[in-house]
Amino acid sequence: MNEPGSAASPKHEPLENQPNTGAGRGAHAAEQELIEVRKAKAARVRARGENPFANDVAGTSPGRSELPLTALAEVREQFRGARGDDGRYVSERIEAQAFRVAGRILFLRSFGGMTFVRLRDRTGELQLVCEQALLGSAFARLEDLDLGDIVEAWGGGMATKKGELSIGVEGFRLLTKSYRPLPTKTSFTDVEARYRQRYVDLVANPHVAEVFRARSVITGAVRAFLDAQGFLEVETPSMHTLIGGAAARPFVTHHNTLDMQLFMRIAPELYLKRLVVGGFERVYELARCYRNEGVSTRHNPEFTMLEYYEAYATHATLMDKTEALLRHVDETLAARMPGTHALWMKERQFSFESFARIPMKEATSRALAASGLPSSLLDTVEAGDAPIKEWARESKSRGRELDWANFRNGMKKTSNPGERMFCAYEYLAEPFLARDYRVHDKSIPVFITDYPAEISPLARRQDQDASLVDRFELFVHGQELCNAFSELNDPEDQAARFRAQVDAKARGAEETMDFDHDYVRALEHGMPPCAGFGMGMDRLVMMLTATPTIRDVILFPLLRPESG
RNA sequence: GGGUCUAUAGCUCAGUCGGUAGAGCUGCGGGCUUUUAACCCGUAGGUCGAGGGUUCGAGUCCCUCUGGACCCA
Repeated sequence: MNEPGSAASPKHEPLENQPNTGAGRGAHAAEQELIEVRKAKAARVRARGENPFANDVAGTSPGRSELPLTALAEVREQFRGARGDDGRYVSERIEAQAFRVAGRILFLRSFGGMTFVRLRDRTGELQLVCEQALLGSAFARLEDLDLGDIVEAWGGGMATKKGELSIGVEGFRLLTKSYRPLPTKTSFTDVEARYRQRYVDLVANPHVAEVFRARSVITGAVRAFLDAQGFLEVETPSMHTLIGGAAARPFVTHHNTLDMQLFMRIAPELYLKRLVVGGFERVYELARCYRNEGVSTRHNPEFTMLEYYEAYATHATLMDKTEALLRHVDETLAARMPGTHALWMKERQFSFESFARIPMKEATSRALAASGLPSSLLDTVEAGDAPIKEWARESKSRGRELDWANFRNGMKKTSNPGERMFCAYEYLAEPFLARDYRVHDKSIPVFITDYPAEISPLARRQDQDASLVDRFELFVHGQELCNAFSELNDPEDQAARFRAQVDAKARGAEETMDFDHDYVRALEHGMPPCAGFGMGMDRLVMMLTATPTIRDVILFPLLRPESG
């Protein structure tokens, strides 16, 4: 092996003669070859007495560099004033200051006696300039580096002729050999591969990583908003013995030693309200929930929901608070990620400029009017599905296509006036919310209020009209984001609602709750009047980052197992 | 659950009427001291998702299956 410090610039053995173990077998022979080449380079590093998987970067070392490790963005920050009017860095303005940095190699460009290396760490990117004149014999060790390798380097700040801030490398070292090649600059777009190998996706597609940084900021902003108002964050069970808190089919699991069937939670609601009974009058949970339903652009079987409960509040209080929460979160995002946020703002089709508040019945009447149908027809909804065919004929040429077929099917499944009212709203009004409620060229969020009691088994009836409950859902650009209501705390009414759910299940309904005796017992101890709020965190992230599919805001969305 | 599209080199993609499997990038060898997807010369790399069928001959046409994407339920 080459003597360190020898004057010559030693060339290595050509790698094509390296043993090719494992290659030539299977469908991935070509890929295996790429890996073997990189393993051979690692072996060369080992032979030189270095560790291709070193972990002694922390602290300083007289042998390498006595400089502390500096984040790439921090280096950039140090030379903030070294830019000319055109934004390029000017050599003369860069003070002679040395840094030690570490990161992953994104680009390597070699020009014989000079090599440019693009490095990325958690904070940003920075270029390394390796000159043979400066590095001497160590320059040849660049041959051991590949795209994707993780290295450390030290040297002084400098600007290239093209005005790019760089580090003029005085020494460098491989820290971690990357055996597998990263996707090339032509990008990594195969959607399945991106989800299966998110670690590659995050490196190859920086905008993907931005969405997940945003997710962290958004979650933090939600916590900060609630914490500032005296809410207590708690963690309640995610394995339940009963199905409750939402209308959804659960995943079933089993405890071995207790020989007990358990359900993965579909909502934390009933536990959180037990805590309100217990005196935690402001309580919230960012709860991972599991629902055994289809996978789609908008649904992943596990997702994260914020639920909070506030004693002495009503659903009306929570509407104001929802507007404040969403604006707070978005402002935090704008402050923390200004550049990216500006791009997302342009892509968003909605605005938080104002919010609409419409009772469900009125929203349906309005939508009927917009469809050119008389709102009086709404009253005959209760007569069953007879008038629907008539409407269907009349709606054809109105440029506002209604899904009559499914509306009719939905209507047939209803068994009471409340369900019919909801069904009418769902097919006549909800699909047009983004179109009907707008300011300037953006849609505005719409609170739909006054839900029927029959479809809200945990919500408090209105004092004026017992057929309705004090509930709202918030729709942002037509997508449901929040669901909130004044909570039912009358234990007898609650018991009756549970019985109705159990009866519905006996009749064959799939998405119903079980009778939760302990929850009723809790209410019998007295739950202060309160209101509760739920919001899909995944959907919030989708909206704020203008991401159309839920799988692009979930790091590891559920996929079928990889075949072969 | 229904419909549409899709699967070719490590990555991104061509492949016409059914007639020898192609390019760029990556890799490897060489050149090059200011690149920004560097460039130039050379070279390697394929069970064309799996199985069946039609045909003298299938990446291409047909069927089944599998994975995935999108739209609808």
